[in-house]
Amino acid sequence: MKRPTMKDVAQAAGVSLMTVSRVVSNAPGVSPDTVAKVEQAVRRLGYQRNVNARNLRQKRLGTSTIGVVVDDLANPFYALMARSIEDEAHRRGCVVLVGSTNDEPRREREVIAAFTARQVDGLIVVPTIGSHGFLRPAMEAGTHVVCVDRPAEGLDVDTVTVDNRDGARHAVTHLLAHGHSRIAYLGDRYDIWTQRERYAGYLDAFSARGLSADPALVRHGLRSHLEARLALADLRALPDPPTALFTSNDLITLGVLDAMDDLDGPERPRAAGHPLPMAVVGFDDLPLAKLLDPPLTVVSQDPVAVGSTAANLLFSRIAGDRSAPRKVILLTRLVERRSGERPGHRPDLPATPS
Amino acid sequence: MKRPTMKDVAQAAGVSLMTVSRVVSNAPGVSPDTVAKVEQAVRRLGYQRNVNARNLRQKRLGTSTIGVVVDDLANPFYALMARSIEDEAHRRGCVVLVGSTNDEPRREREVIAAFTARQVDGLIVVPTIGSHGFLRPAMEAGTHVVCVDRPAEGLDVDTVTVDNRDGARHAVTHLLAHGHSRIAYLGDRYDIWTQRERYAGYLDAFSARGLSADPALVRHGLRSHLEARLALADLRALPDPPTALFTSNDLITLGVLDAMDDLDGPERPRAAGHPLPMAVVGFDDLPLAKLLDPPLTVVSQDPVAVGSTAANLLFSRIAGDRSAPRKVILLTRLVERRSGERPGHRPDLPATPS
DNA sequence: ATGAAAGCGCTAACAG
DNA sequence: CTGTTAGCGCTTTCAT
Repeated sequence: MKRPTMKDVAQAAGVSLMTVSRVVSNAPGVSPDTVAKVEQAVRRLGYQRNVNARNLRQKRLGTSTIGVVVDDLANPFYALMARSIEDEAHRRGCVVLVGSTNDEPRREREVIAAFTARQVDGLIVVPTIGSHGFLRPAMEAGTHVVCVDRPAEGLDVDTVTVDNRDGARHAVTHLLAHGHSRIAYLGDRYDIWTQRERYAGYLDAFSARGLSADPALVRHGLRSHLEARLALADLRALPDPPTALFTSNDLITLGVLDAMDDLDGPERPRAAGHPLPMAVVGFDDLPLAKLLDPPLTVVSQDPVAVGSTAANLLFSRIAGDRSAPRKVILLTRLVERRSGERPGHRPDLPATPS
Repeated sequence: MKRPTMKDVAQAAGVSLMTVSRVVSNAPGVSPDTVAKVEQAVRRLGYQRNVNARNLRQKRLGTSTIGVVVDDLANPFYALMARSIEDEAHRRGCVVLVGSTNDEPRREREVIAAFTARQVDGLIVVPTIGSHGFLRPAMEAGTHVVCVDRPAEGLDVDTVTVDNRDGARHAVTHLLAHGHSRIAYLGDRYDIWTQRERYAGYLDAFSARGLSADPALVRHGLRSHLEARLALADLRALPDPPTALFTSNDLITLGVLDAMDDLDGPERPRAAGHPLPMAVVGFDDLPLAKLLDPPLTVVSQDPVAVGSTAANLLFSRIAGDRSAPRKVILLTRLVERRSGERPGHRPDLPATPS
């Protein structure tokens, strides 16, 4: 009924506990004969070494456990990222603890505390807002941390992000090149770093042409599908409504697409060309984007690359790399399908220069 | 530089180690004065209790760690499920280890071994094929296990699945009701339980009408997007091609949709009504399904319900429930959009009886 | 090649 | 209320 220990195995094999330890650790200097005896006892009892007890004594190798802390594990972007981190960890014989923060600093702290209390060797974190000085003690105690998706305030550590600003700029430039000038910005909470960056990119695209965005077309703080829909309804009611939309994450893109579909009614004639009432370009790719009518143009990031880069960074730190913190910025890609175009309009500039 | 221990805190606070232990554990019977002294020392040193060491001694409460083992964490279904399990765990002060098996029995074993070696209190597992007798020793040692998505061969434990067979039957019945009779089945590996069930449901729908499926229209073993595309091309080349498709998971659905889109070319006239060359009903909902043309009809399962049900089952086992293993079967829902219909055809039977 | 003793960081079980 | 002793399951160090 109880879990067998090395002591039990030793007794069963008629050797000392220390010999069992050696066999289980593949340590040299045990007679083949004894090894066989012990291994048989191990199998007979179904013995498995207690890794936690081992780590308590032998801290040279760490716990072979890392923690991954994301906003929301269910978000496809983070799910893909977590999976690629998990693959890297598995290759190295590590296990991974995961936790979602929901973007709540308090929950982030709880999760991280629970992880460090279990002596993780390192942490890959999507930081929420606010100072991350609370990580200092853990880091001094030897826990390595790598930030992903956004930098942590007040913490100079390895960080892997994508060039959000550049990606947004490309998206909006694409819309401008296709003759749109009244382009709305629909974004999530402005206090989230990625959203600030994307908004800055939106503005950049206008200034690069000597234009400026109309503040009346800017909506920040859209937290849900529903809020995105509401924002769209609001924009359409304007005396001079936008002709194009830049949506700064997948949830918002989904919301406005849905809203357009509904507003027009299920029986709306779907003419060839461009059945949507407005052009749309969104941040983040979606599985069926290509099959929409018109196919959806998006800025896509590569979550697998983000994850594996972060994991590699973390594992080299764990392996002893003490060089200066690295800031890796990955590129996004504008996937031009058709939702950003205007039927019959000839773009005046290539959307993706060089 | 090194991690402070209780001993360090005791020294800093001028009390015994045991007193620190009491304060850190909120044990009663320590003078408010001493508590304050200790708490200050804790803060000053940035002390955090080593949970692994604690668990070594105090096994009454377990390790407050559970393991979640899925096919592929990046799969939206499992990501959602994992997230809902994580929420339940967090509520109870537990952390969760995750691992992907890739449907490989060997990797499943490695992952599970790594988890049990860390003394997890319980495991939520999406079992791969093959006998799971190897879990017996761990279970006897007190590790509780709950299976999700599919039952484990040779292991009588709590299991949470959805009624795959019923879901598939509904989907195909819907197609039959809309006048289709040449309905192809495109499925993943037949050795996966869910796929066998779904195929059985496909057959059921025919026999319920006194019909039988044409074996020439059945394709098993489609492992990827690409293979699904190939299978579709193959079916279309048949002398008497199908008029409708039942696709038995999201990856396959995506593949055939994509293939149809390409085959018809980007310039295909998108007439109102039903621009797809064949009707399609798929297992698993997709985020943009509603916005396709025609909107995609799917069988949807609720991953969040699956996850929270499994988590609740597991935590009651951990809390001491020793009743007989439960088999929970959740229902699917046929989300009727339009891709399963035939323009102008009047269904001869309600697709969802009662 | 094998074993005995000490101790990792903590808590249970007793003292005072 | 506080401290002492033992020991969780294992590895280190030092014998033999």
